[in-house]
Amino acid sequence: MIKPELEKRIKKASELLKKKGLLPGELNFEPHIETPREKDFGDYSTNLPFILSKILKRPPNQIAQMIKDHLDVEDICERTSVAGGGFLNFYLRDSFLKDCLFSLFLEGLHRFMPDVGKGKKVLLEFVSSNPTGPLHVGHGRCAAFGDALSRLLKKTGFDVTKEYYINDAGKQMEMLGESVYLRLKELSGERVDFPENLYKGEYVKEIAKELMDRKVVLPEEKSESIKILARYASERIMGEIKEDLERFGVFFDSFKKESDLFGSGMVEETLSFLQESGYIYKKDGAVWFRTSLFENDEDRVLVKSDGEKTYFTSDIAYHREKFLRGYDLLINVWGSDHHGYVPRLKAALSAMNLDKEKLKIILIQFVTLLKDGRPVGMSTREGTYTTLRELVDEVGKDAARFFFLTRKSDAHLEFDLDLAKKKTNENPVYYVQYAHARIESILRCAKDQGFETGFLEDKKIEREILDLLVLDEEMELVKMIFRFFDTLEGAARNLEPHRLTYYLIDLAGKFHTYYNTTRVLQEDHKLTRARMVLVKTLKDALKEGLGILGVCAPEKM
RNA sequence: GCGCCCAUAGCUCAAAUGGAGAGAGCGUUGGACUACGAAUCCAAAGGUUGCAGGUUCGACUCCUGCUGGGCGCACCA
Repeated sequence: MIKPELEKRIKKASELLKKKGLLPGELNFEPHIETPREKDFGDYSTNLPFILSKILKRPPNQIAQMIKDHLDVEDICERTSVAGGGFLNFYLRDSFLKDCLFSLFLEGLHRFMPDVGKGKKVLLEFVSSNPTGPLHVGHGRCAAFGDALSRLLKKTGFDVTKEYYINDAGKQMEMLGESVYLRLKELSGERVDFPENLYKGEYVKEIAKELMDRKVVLPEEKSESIKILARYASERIMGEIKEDLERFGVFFDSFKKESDLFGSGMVEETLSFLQESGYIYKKDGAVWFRTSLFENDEDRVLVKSDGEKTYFTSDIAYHREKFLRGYDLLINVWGSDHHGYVPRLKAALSAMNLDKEKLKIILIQFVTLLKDGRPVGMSTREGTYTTLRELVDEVGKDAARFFFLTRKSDAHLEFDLDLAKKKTNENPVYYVQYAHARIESILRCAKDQGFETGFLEDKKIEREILDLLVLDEEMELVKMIFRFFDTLEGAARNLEPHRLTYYLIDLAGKFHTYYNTTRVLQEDHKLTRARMVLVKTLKDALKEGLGILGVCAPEKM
């Protein structure tokens, strides 16, 4: 609410300058406002003069001065300055900051959330792990990321649908069925050579055992058995996956099955659509798609010579179907090992005349688990923490989610299990949660010690009381609270939830410092009330921020 | 061989669509609890941002070429 206000004022100044003929009338720009690293450079600043300098071919500091002279910010800024060769810096008035704090306290955070999305409809697809095995830690990172992103976008004006795409068709299902089939044979005493390429995980044995215990009778025909077993196993595994996700705090609005795309004729329809467009040819008994026409990629097979369709084919159908559902933006969160697949899909969209710019693919890099300072094997071996379930059991949902969101997505993540488990100051999750719990504690104490706290609920308090906040630290805190909105805006715009993580650590830190130097509960009850408004608002920001990350804000720890 | 991603303090990482003297946490050293929770705070030390060029008023950020690491290059999904 501060940044937008400054933007408005700058625009007003530029309109004025246009009227006077000092700026070209057709000039259009977004004033880019940032918060300088150095306190001396003001609370906010803009590099607009540098940008205009190129267009107007005049020195930036001249332009800065010109804008400065036409700014009407008397009421909100103590002063403005031109510095660093052309930066325009804004120094906010304490009284304005207190006005803002007061509104925020009265009306709550939600009234001031930046509207980045403007109601845009977004389909956010993430995790989409194949129902052939349990979720592992890598999926956990995708889940934490996707879910946090969905919450972030919802808060900033997007209309978000979370979707999980279930690959329950194709060869892998057959392989899963066969894996169970062989384990069943094993259980009934037969000797089997279990092939390398099948699913060797323990969970397959468990499913087989379950079927054995229930004395399930299979048809004579092996291929029939495999079909039945595949369907049973994948549904069973999908159930487990959903359970794991729910325990991780991740809920989907929609589960889309690959098999339904075949069932509804979407795959066939898409195939003939491509055929009509003429981007398809036959070679060696297979049907090929001219990927190379659109992207720097090789041509790919859509229908194999045995008549089976490839994964690529149903995936094209899936994305076409997504476009037809009428979203403004599609976001796919994929493991980085799928990066080679991106041009292929984009090529398909181009071929179908769909706007590939509407599809954003976010690649999530791998996770390495560290235990005792050494990497833990990521294969499904015994005793290694590879599944998401094991991770959550080990370190808890909050720590896991927070840790996953401490890196930008395109960087590898080292997950230190021992650190995540520590309930000490070394662990950033607790650092932030502790700040929240501490404020709760202050407010509890206030009640216990007979301070008046009703105003926190009924908001019956006068603006004047905030004038008692005179410490520099207090004004710093207020500014920091308002950076919450700037952070959300930047995070949403760039699809980077990790920015919020760092902001929260920062905000918590500023509070802890304040806490150690300044008592909230004072003899002076008016001052106490003013400080309670400050810390209560700060607490709301912490809670809201943690909530977006999917982490609890505990009242006690 | 071709392509994508990464490289920042001893370690793990930030740096806000190219902005002002590159910041945190951990670890190290030294300090702060008879007042709201010490899961906290304060201070110090720690850097040629992998290397070499280029673009720019300005580069960790963009471009080119190297080096090192991860991943991908199926009629698998």
